[in-house]
Amino acid sequence: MRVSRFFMPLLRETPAEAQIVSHRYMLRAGLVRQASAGIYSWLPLGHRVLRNIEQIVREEQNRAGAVELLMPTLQSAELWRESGRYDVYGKEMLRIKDRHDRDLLYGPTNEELITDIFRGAVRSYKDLPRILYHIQWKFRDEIRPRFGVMRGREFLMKDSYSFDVDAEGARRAYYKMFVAYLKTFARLGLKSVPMKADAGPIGGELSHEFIVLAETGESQVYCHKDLVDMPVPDNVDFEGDLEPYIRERTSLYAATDEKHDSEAFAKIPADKQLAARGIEVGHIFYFGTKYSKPLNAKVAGPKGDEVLVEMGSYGIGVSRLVGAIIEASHDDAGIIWPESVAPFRIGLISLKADDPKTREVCDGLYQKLTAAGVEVLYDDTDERAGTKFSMFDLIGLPWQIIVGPRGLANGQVEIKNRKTGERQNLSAEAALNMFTSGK
RNA sequence: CGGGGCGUAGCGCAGCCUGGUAGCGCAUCUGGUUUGGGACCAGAGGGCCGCAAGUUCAAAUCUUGCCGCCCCGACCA
Repeated sequence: MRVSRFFMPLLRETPAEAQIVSHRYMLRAGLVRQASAGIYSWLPLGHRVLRNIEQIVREEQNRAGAVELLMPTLQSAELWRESGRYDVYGKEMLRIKDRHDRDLLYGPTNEELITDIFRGAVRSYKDLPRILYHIQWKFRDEIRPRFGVMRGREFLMKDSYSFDVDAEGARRAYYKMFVAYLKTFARLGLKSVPMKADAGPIGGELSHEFIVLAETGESQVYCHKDLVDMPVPDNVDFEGDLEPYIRERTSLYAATDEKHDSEAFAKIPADKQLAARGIEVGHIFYFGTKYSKPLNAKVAGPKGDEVLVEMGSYGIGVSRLVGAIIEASHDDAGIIWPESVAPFRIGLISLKADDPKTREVCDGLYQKLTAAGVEVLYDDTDERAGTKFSMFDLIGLPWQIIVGPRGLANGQVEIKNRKTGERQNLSAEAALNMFTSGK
């Protein structure tokens, strides 16, 4: 993509409403624009990041054996009356009436709907287990939206729902999602720590929050230090025994403020105690028959008896993750995207767009990199060098290829790593090679 | 929802107290000089001063109501 044709409105100054760093950078780098309180338009750069995150989440769900579908944003109130939550949910739920005066709602979550789909389609225990998920926009009419996309009212969420014939099966599903989450967040360049959590209004017994440590996090969290850098399970057989992975992590103390037990925390060796701020990026629940019972979701069991299905639900805040990643990865100059989610891998910076030699080398690099499937944002505008450097540091692409007459006089272009600040000079061919080989 | 604050050019702000018909910086456009870390000079365009009503000869400024947004708290992926 050429900057001259892209749509990337950058802000030199920080809008007054943005308080935390991720919100400031998201506005300045042209990732989002606020439409109204807690509701955002995703501009091209932000949209690319959102899609990249979504795709990683999807791949890890699929790998764990979950099956994707898509449910609507608007739901009928009837189902919610059936589960008893229509009156319980409170003002967070946006209620709407259609032209026939029927009650609708903009889904804050999808337990009812998925259970309805399930009960209408599944009759036998032989159809179990299943984990279904979708990635869809949700709306929760938060009393006070804040921190940009981190606590919006409208947000993109991946939510999975597991169906099993018994509690033992449900536990296996829970473990699958637990491990899938560890892998997902690691691929997003985040260090996540699962913490014992409150099941909240969704209800249930087994529940963990996945927390990303960040100074500006909303929640106060406490955990054993070893959890932070614990290696993520590799080559996982999701049909095998996952319990060791879970035990490894749940045997060490980790809890959010609400569940914090200061006595248990005090038993951790002093040098291993970690009290920090964190951002909740995922939440998993096992809630048994809480919804299958009122909605009468039953299957025929092996002995011909009817059994209520055991369920769990598993959420990841996809749009929140954009903010969380920035909170965890930035510096004074701007965002530092992990390669896995970066909107482009490389920023190709032409320092002198009207210099024939510079343009020739840039055009060549752009063409060859693009042809090789490398995503490049090519700044072919005639902005001043300093402006371009600042812009590219702000938008945080992992790599910059800097091309100007001065370097070309020695037959060289410069490569800068945004994260480390490391620079190297090499020929254009070598630079091309560096990004196209092994890809 | 309780408490606090703010709505003036695309962004950041001044002007409001003490009414006289709008200004600064950045951005944008034109011309020139510059050109490897957010250049300089000269000029130009851009505003129902959040909306409505009221007071007044006269309202960005005073009064009332409404709307929007932000911050702190209780609540949450």
